[in-house]
Amino acid sequence: MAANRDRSLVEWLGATSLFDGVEDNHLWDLSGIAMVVSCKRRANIFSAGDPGNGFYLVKEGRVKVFMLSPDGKEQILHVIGPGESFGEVAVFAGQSFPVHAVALENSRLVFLPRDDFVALVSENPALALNLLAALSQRLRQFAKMIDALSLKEVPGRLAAHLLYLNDKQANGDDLRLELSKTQLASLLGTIPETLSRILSKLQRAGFITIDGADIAIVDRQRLVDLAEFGKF
Amino acid sequence: MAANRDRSLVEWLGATSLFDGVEDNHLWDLSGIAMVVSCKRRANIFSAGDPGNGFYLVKEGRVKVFMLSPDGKEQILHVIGPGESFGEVAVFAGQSFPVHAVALENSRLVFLPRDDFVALVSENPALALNLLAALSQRLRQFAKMIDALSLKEVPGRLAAHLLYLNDKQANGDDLRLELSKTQLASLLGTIPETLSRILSKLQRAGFITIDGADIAIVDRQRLVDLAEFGKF
DNA sequence: GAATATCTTTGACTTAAGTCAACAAGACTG
DNA sequence: CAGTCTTGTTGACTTAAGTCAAAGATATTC
Repeated sequence: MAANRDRSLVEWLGATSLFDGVEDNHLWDLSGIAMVVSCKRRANIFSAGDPGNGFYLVKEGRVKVFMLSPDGKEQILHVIGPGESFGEVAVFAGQSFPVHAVALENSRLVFLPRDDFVALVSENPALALNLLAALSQRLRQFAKMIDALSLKEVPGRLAAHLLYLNDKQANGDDLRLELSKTQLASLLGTIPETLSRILSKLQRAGFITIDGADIAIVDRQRLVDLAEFGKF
Repeated sequence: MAANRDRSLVEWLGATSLFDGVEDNHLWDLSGIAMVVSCKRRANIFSAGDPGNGFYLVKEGRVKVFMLSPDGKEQILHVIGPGESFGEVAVFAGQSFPVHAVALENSRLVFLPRDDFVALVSENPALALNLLAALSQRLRQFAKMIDALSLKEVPGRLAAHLLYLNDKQANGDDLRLELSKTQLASLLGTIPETLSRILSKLQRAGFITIDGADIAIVDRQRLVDLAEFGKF
């Protein structure tokens, strides 16, 4: 972990959505307080309750952010990929992380320490507005997740996820799961057995075909209805 | 609805947590763009999908913010009381409201139009930091809610809510429900029948005693365990 | 590449919580 | 104060999804 001040980091920061449009001199300041950290697959980045002295951007790899029940079951809140950030909440409220973060792959992260970062935000309203947009975006996602968990059944949540991946990957009617089925179950708020059964059920009912992590949408209309209405 | 610029509004704004610590001249600016709106119990304030041209503070009364499933079931995300704000998300991301808002009581709201407000935020980093804190706080709440919905059963969610009210109201072992039981069910992600049954069950099992909306905690330790572990 | 660990699927069973229906109790309204 | 409307409670029933267990299939790593 070492303070960093090179041109490539500045450029990379400027390309993230969090710092999109931030002026070059402020990007330079940011790179001055940033530290690049490496971590191995499965490495713990922080746990709920840990003091939050800063937040992270993912440079390479992927990180899962999740809650853990006392008996060890996890609910993934989201999966953070390159260019995205996590842990900001502890910077601006509460001082400690409310969630756990673990690397899903060998990753390189950029750490931004709280005090230095807050000082920069205080001098740069454009930066503040970007952050407000990012947190607002995340609130939207969380609201959708609460909606799905309480108002839709597992098949509906799965259908919505498949359509999301299909849209994101823009590859005709095909899509590929980006998480192991166990992790996907945790993201959808269920368990692997249930996910497995519902995937087969969707295949049997002619919504999709499954080949490992590769899925093809066969009947998009019915999948959309399922995602929307939430019931099988 | 009329633009407002009086001393009492300025003082009131300065007393909200959102604008706590904001300098007087900026509070004055805020009051200059604010409009005070009245609305009746059950009045719709906005619906999901409506263009979000600003956000609201509650001056008097209470507002529920909720999601609606296609078949009409609602999930309350939170209940906003005096001094609290809602609808900011649409100001900083997405341009439209992702949720519905309805007045639970006859209320007076302060509306802050987006463009004017963003202009003020751009000139006032302290204001921006307050907003970042508010949104971060809400993300924490939402994360807790996702955790509860996916990892805890209804008795656990109810126990946590009772302890929250008891703590907030600071009245010995007594507490009073602040929502109708139907609305509370919607906040806890369940239905009135289930809530009713579980309240009786908790009473029969000696956790609490119930008298309408007034509840007394009889066995705090077991209630805490239930809230924490999430299972009856 | 054998050995171990992890992930996935399927079956049989249990259970929390939703549905439907009826009724009782409050609470507004005219 | 009667009458309607909304809210709360209880019972009988259904069902989605979790648990437990076992076997098979992939990955990892030494």
